[in-house]
Amino acid sequence: MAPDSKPATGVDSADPRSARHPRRPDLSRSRILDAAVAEFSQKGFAGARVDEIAAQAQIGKRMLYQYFGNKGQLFQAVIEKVYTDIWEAEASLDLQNLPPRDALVALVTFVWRYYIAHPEFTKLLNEENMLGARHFRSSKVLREGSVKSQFLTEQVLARGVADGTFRPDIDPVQLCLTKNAICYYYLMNHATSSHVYGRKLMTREALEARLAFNIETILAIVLAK
Amino acid sequence: MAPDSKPATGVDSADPRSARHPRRPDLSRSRILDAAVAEFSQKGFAGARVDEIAAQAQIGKRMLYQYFGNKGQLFQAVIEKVYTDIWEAEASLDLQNLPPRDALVALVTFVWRYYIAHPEFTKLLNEENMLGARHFRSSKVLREGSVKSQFLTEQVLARGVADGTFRPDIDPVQLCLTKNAICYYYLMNHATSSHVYGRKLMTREALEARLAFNIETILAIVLAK
DNA sequence: GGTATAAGTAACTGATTGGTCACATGACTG
DNA sequence: CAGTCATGTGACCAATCAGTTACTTATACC
Repeated sequence: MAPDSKPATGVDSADPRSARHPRRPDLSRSRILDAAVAEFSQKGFAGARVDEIAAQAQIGKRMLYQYFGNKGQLFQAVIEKVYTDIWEAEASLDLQNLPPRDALVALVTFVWRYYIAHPEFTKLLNEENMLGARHFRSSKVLREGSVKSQFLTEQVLARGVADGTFRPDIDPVQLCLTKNAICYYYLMNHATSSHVYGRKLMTREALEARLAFNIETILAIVLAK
Repeated sequence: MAPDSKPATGVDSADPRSARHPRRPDLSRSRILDAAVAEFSQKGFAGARVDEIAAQAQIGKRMLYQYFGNKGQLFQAVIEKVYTDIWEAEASLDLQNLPPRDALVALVTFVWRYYIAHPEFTKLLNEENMLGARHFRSSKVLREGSVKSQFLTEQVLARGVADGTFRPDIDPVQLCLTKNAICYYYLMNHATSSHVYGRKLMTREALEARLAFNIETILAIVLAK
């Protein structure tokens, strides 16, 4: 056991004071990034503190600036990470083997559960929009990755139209936006909403009820009469 | 004409240097509040600068603190203002004279147009949620006002159920949340979304198309088969 | 018209914060 | 095994910012 307060995180985590300098550049980099995701998502860009990120990553501020340049570029790296993460998860859904209706339900369910499991994504998406999508725009990775993200919904919708389960006149972009919206808004604004509607919104039952309602909503939109 | 750079804004706007101090307490207060709404909505709570608010209100920082106490209380006043504003506008809709279906369409249309006309509302709602609805909770005005806000949708829904146009099993809270969500998300996150979907989302045509889609969505949810 | 007081200003302060510097150390290379 | 450079540390700096103080001026009241 470590003699003092050091909680011994990670694999070997040599105490930086006694057995100095573990020397793990890429691990340090990813620790900084993880800490930055947490800090930025909790406090927003302006509210986030670089020192706090460095402390959370158990690293000197110096290295943070060495790896990421400045606060803004670090934020950009954070945005890139969370977007590529969700796109990767989305891509591994393997919807082709499901009938269109089930595939669409799976897509809604995925977004819902992902937003719940990764509240930092919605928070950061939100913050990035407050900043006018500045970092999104200037990121090559994101510009390229975004192309194939919408492709998923488009494919499912097209298959459903082809076999007659879905209406032929649905704009996939509108559908996708609505799918994200009904998940995002509920989770993002539950704090005020729970007061406005006088109801607990984040209990397990409430979350399941909302998922069911959202699935119903999406199906109501696309299902042929 | 004023001899120097002072642009002489407002009704009499005596130059503070020569014909000093117009002495308008309540007007000063409302000017501070307006400036605060703009500043907080554009930059968030942490990003907003008290000095900037004071400058924008053309007033010394001193008065700002005299009237509102501190930055946090000023933010609370801002939240109270924008919420009471939207509730007031909503209440003046006079939906009772419309058949349920039209009333619901009017409700969706109202939210859509209000969010477009008052982007500061969505931004501030968002910010308040990032802060855990702290100010909302501690505001008597808001706790009381929120009660009758949901009443509107409930009434319309109940009337529609009574006359058979609407399904009887719709949860008004879920419906209300969805109605707000599909308007809010589109307008709030258009910056990133326009890149993800490679489409202009804020043109006049795009906005009208979205409103039409949103109305369709809400009707698809509630309309009896 | 004179005086008390609210409305207003400008300069200041203590604390915070993004960013940098001088310097230490350990791993890899020849 | 010696030199070198990436990895890392803690102290430091200049700027910013929320909040305050000392002081000035217009209005209201008598």
